[in-house]
Amino acid sequence: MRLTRYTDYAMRVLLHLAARGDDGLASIGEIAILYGISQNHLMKVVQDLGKAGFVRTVRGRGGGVALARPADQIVVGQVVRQTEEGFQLVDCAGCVIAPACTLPRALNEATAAFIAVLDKYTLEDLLDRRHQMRALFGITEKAELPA
Amino acid sequence: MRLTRYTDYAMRVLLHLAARGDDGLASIGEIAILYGISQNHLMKVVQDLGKAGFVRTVRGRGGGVALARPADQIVVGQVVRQTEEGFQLVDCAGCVIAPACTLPRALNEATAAFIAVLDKYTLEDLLDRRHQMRALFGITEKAELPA
DNA sequence: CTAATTGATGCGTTGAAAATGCATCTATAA
DNA sequence: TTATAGATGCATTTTCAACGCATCAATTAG
Repeated sequence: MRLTRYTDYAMRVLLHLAARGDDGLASIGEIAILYGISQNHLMKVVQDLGKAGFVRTVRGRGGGVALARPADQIVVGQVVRQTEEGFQLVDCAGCVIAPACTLPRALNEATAAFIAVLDKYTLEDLLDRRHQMRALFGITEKAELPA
Repeated sequence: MRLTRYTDYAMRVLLHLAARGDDGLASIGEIAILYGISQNHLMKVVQDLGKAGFVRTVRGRGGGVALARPADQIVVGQVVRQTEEGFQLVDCAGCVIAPACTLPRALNEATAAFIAVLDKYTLEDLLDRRHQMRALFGITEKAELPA
């Protein structure tokens, strides 16, 4: 059982934007380089996130991507639901016992439990090591000047 | 998110054997034809189930497969754990933020919740339509003779 | 108005893993 | 001794995610 990289990348983008905070827009190319992944693929992920309302995208020079809402208002489960299409874990089409089989019911219940856990977390919750993550992203902290 | 057919087939075999009950051994070839699936592939699935102790296999003429224990002692979650290798939903190798990322933790928690649901069910629980399933398998019921 | 930058989109290609086929061996019963 | 049925390793096919590429659209700098 695995999630697609598509979902993985979606979360990476969101985490990056969340850790970044209000430091303006980030470009897709920049994020792709950061993670060492395909810009083309990432483009489609971001586009999807945009249509779903998780991020806002700005075209043209100086454009880029940013969270559409505060990190504490973006629920992980919602993101996964969006990017991981179809949670039908088995394909009953053509199975002779389908009419009498209750396995799908159990699997659906299990899937619901899976998502329910992810619905407990927001991006903000995943940022408890925010400073460390910002450092990994190469985001420099503003120096705390003495008053 | 999907399960492999490998797991799907494993469950189909077990359900068949469970519905069959004590009517002797079933051959892998027979089961493969019943579901219209690859006998070669099914062979490996059954072999795996045998090594894991869910079924007992008998070689040679008149051989076949049967449940190793009563259906109410075979837990669905255990089967899935056996057949679905690796529940690591994402691949963090090479991800720059891995040291600070708590996403895997949330995913592991979600996966645990998933399996926990399947651990509530045994094969017997999935057989509440046992008669209907037996009919779909083409297993004829013994006539209930009046006393 | 033009050029440069950045996202949007459709389509073709690649690659990795699952699924399947095949050949051969082993065990058991008639 | 032969026929049947599982055991096992290796090769092949299939499938789908992942990725590349070409082109268009939007926005800004000059």
